[in-house]
This record gives sequence, structure tokens and C-alpha cells, in this order.
Amino acid sequence: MNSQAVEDYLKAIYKLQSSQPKVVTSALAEHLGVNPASATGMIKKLAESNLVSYERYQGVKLTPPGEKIALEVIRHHRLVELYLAEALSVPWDQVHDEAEKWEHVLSEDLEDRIDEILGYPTIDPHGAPIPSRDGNIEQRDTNLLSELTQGDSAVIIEVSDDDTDLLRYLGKLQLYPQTIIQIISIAPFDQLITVRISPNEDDTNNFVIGQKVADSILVSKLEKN
Amino acid sequence: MNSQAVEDYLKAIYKLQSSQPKVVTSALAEHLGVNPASATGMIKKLAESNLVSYERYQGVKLTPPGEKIALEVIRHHRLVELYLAEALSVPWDQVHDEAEKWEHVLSEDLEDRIDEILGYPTIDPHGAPIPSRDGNIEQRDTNLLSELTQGDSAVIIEVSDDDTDLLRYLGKLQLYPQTIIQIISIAPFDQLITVRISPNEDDTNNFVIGQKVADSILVSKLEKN
DNA sequence: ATTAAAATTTAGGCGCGCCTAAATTTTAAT
DNA sequence: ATTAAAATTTAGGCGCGCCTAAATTTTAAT
Repeated sequence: MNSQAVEDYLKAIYKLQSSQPKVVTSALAEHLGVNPASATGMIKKLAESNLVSYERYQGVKLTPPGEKIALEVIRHHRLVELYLAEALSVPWDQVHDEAEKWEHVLSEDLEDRIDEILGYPTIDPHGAPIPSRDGNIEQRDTNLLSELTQGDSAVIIEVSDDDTDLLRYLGKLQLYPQTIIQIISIAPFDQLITVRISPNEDDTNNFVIGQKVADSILVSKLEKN
Repeated sequence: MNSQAVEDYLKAIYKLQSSQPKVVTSALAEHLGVNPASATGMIKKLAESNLVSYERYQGVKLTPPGEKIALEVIRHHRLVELYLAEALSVPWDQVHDEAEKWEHVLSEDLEDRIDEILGYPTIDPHGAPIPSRDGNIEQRDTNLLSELTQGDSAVIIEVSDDDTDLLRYLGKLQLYPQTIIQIISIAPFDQLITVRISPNEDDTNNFVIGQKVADSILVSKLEKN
């Protein structure tokens, strides 16, 4: 059995790998809230077990077996998040923290029961895809909301799940996955984005978000009409 | 936050205290599957934190704060057991092992949600009482099934929850909590007990259990009529 | 009361995952 | 190409909870 620490490292490497091909020690350490020296130590251990490939000073990359474990943990995490939200009415800004703990102690048997009860879902409450039992995960064509330009319409695909305050804020703005939005304008200098939830003709419901929030939302562009 | 080890020790001491007033190091060590020397080490640590009272060579006893924590963990454990059985259809011989892990990572918030969904239950799937949030636990007047004599009728109150094989066996015999049984006969030397589930006039449904099984079942005697 | 056996504790050590401080290597500026 | 800064690793150490082996204390037999 892998320790909780090992699982957390693999999960973090997987996540960071989605934006960069090689994960650098400092990024990993920061993501996990540990000292870079600690991350180096664990990386060496993971490399020893063949879960990552690693060359000194050159960053780290999951091997196929490492990725498999990462995806299993992520599957646990996302199924649990959805289960907590659906079956136990846990607010969407709290499911992450609870799942973070439960994912490490969930048996395969219980995973299957939860999966079945939820009707074999494919996305979690934040819109993230749930890997299949055999480790497949849907690849999607998305943009950051911050990459859109004035006039664009898009559907929200996924929001980042690990910041409680952010999620509460997004909830207040109704920025949930599947929501359709329109970029009304982008102010220069500060990149403040005025957004409208569609369909909606009422100017008074526009609101403004900043770069940080816009970077935490993945969208899929809709054809202009 | 208490470590999982601390919680497990306190829970074990609580359990052992129910049969003996002072819990002896070797019993604790055996119950937890650790070396007696390890138990001594942890006991000293618990005494340091004032969770147990301890005199060298004289066994250990929970203090009020120690008992409070033990009861909180037991409450988590039993609520989770019941939740797994009710909401996720986990067979009663498997809920213990799953709960053993989940109990240590359950938030108070989730505990409350589960409690509410279950309708504020007072007993778990094995018939054990669930402590209240403020640490009250129902005291009951019970006997071991092995203490009954020929002709006695009794209702099963509780069965021990930590032996998967035993539970599967009891399930096959239909020996669940609330079941009413009658002692048909007790054979000498081996103390084999012939049991009938009541109401039932059919001799062919009698079955025989041994001392070990009879020691794992708590019953409440019914008046003879 | 003595003493052998059993129970318990102490001493010393280990793996895990973390830390800080110092050394090494890479990166980026010139 | 050199060098200062940044990133990374190495060295040494710590708390946790466990272990084995040896020492100590209690228990039980006589």
C-alpha cells in the first residue's frame, strides 16, 4: 500500500504536469506546502520505486505506473467529492477538503458502490473529469476564461477545486460548470473582465471579475452567431 | 488533532475497560497488535497528555478527557458503520474494517450530516449503542449468551463487530440484534449450546453453537412464561 | 519468605516524512 | 565567457510509532 504522502505527491505531480511537461522541484514543494528539500527526498524515493523518472536538477515526470496510481487517487477524490455533494449535501466549497482525507482510506469495494449509486458519473462537482476504473480520463479542448476576448461566448467547463473562498465566491456569482457566459468587455491595464451570464439581456446583471478569478475557470468557446 | 494511533489506543482502552477496571499493558498491546514495549511507550505519552492515569506496572485507566475522546471516536465509528450499511449496502461483516479507517478522517460537519440522514440513530448494525455528541452512552443490562441456561429465552442485544468471519457465520445463522432465541439444551464437557430462533416450533431449525460464538453475543434475558 | 515465571519497562534502534543550513548546480544577465 | 542569483540537492537532525533485547518489577507457587 502506498502511503498518503506518496499518493499526494503523485497526485500533485499529475496536476502540475498538465501545464508543464516537466515538473520542477520548487513547484511541487509549493503545491504540497513542504520545503523543497523535503520534495527532493520524496522524489528520490518515488524514482527508486519507478513511479517517476528523475534526473538531478532536471525536474520529475510520472512513469506509466506512477500515472496509473495518480489517476486512481484522482478517481477516488472526484467520486468522493461528487458523492459528498449529492448524497450528503456538502456545499461545493467544502467537498474538496473532506475528499482530500477520505480518498486515502477508500476501499475499492466502496469506490464501486459509490460509483454505482451515482450512476457512473463522468464529471465531479467542479466539472473535472472522473477517470475510469482502468485509468482513462477524458481530454477536452478548453481555454482559460482569461484567454477569451470581448464578445466571446463560452460555456464553463471546470473551476479549480482547492480554494474554498474562491469557490464560495464563484457560487455567489453563479459561475458553475455548464453555465454559459458572455464577455461584455475587458478593461485595459488591470484586465478586468465584465461578464454576463447568458441568456440574459439585462445589463444590470453584468459583473466584473479579475485576472485571478478568470485564471481559475476553464471554458469552452461557443461559435459566434 | 490527535493522531490515528492515539485515537486507536484510547478506543482500545475504553473497550477493555468495559470488562476490567484497570487495563493491563499486555491486553492493550494484544488488542492493538503491537509489541508490549510499544504500548508502554504510548501509554507514557497518553499519561503525559493527561488522557490516561498510569502507574508503572499497574495498568492504565482513562481520565475523563481521555474517555471523552474515546467516545467521540466510537461515535464516529458506529455512525459510519451504520451509514455504510444503510446508505451504501455494505455487508455487516465488512462495515467495521471500512469504518476503522474512515472514523479518523471524518469531520464534525460530516458526522452531523450522517447523523441527520440516519435519523439520529442510537444503535449500530451490530447492536452497539452510539454515544451522543456530548459523550453519553446507554448502559444496558446484558448477559453473554454463554451465561444462559437451558430453557432460557433471550433477545440478542449486540454481537462483537471486529471479526469478519464470525459475523458472516452469525449472519448465516440469522443471529442478528433483536432476534429472539431460546436455549434448547447445553451439552456437558464441550458446552455446546443448542439454540432455536423464536417464535419457531420446528425442531429441524435448531442449531448448535460453541463457547467461542456464545461468548461473542450479548443478550437480554426474557421472563419465563 | 523465597524464588521462578510472567509481565512490564527501559535502552537502543529503525523507517517515514518532515525541517534548516550549507553545498552544489543551473540559469540568466552582462 | 564570466558571474551573480536562483534553484536544487546534500547533510544532519527531529518527532512519531514501531521493533528487539535486556533489565526490572510483580505475581504466583511452594
